[in-house]
Amino acid sequence: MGMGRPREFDAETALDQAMEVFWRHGYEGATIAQLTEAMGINPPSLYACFGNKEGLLKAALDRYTKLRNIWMDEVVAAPTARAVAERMLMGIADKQTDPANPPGCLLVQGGIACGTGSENVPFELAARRAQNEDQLRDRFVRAKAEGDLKESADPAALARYVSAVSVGMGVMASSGADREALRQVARVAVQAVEAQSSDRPQ
Amino acid sequence: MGMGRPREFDAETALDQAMEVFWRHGYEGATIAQLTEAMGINPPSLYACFGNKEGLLKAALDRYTKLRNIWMDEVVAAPTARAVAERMLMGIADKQTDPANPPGCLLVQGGIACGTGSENVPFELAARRAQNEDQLRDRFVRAKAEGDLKESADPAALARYVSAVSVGMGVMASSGADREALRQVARVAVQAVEAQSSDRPQ
DNA sequence: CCAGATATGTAGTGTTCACTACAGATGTGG
DNA sequence: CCACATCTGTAGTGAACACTACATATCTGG
Repeated sequence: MGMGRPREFDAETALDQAMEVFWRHGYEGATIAQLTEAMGINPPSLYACFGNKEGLLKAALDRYTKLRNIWMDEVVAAPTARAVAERMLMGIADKQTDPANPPGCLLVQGGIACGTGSENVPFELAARRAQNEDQLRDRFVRAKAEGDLKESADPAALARYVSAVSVGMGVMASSGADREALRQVARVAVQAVEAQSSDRPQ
Repeated sequence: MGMGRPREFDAETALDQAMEVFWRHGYEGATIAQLTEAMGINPPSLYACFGNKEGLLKAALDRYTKLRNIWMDEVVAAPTARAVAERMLMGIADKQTDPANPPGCLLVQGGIACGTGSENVPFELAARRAQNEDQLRDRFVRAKAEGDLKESADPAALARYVSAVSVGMGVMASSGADREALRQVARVAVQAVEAQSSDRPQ
């Protein structure tokens, strides 16, 4: 029994193109015709490889979060809670206005509200945003244990806060805010984390 | 020349129902069938009264922002920049988790990314969000003039920041965050405004 | 009571959507 | 070279979509 005809396209390259379409138009706004054209393949190839439209989205999200997690590891490696927040929010300001990508964040642009039949797309995105929040929370728990955050600080609340600001910046970016506007937001936002930081050095 | 048969439904009541459908499913996710059923009318009545689906959305947005502006006037009436931010963000935490409405904010849920043919829906929402940001900025300009905000404070940046946090909270609410989670975010967020506030009393 | 005007309900219209049947192409194992 | 398995391109499929034609109903002004 042979292995069959080999696939003529590279799945990861095709996913990058699909990611861009979902990013720009959202899950429901992206059509199979747009996706297949961007991916350089025909519908049967798409369905053979990814199952259906939602399967394609999940694969694109997997790829997106994989790259993003590498960056988040660098973010939480910053020495203090304040530095973590600053590195994250300033980095997001840059990433969300990177001309190489559509503006904003796929985990927001993908779909906040969806119609009947796509109800779990927003859940899927929210679950992936929650992963980043959890990672931030763990980092802030450590910061508190290290005396970097005040005794009165709530690491979970801080993580939720930074996550919320990130999302808000993503929406702003997608509606035309430029890099400097997002950086302004980031700089202000960091001050709330600073307010929860211990006064003693380091 | 007579006036013709009078309309049998109340336009504002119908708009409230349409608003809820757009709020829950987004512009593209909401179907004419869902809208007409919720409004208790048939398609020809909808088109005669609102033109088309986008006209209906704009009418719903007008009604939404009209109610919201009344509340925003109360918000900016707070005595200090810090109090304005607190009243706004804590109020948003409550409003966005009010069981009488769908979670989140119509100006976000309505549609952040849209497909071909609905490209200006996100712009329409962004323009209305910008109105609130402008109102906040004006208030913060005044706060700085009154010495309530530090000389180093940037009113426009602060307004953008509060607006971004509001949007982020809306997305969180729509993906299941409860009222207390949003209040936590609001309380942290206010501290950044506090950090820009003058130390002298009042 | 009639003419003009506008609203309503029924029942569609054409278009676009996600998805697929099928035939031919291209590989592997024997 | 052949049986088998998988991919590819063409050309659709039924369903759902936004929107509307049309006959009828209900009002005003004269």
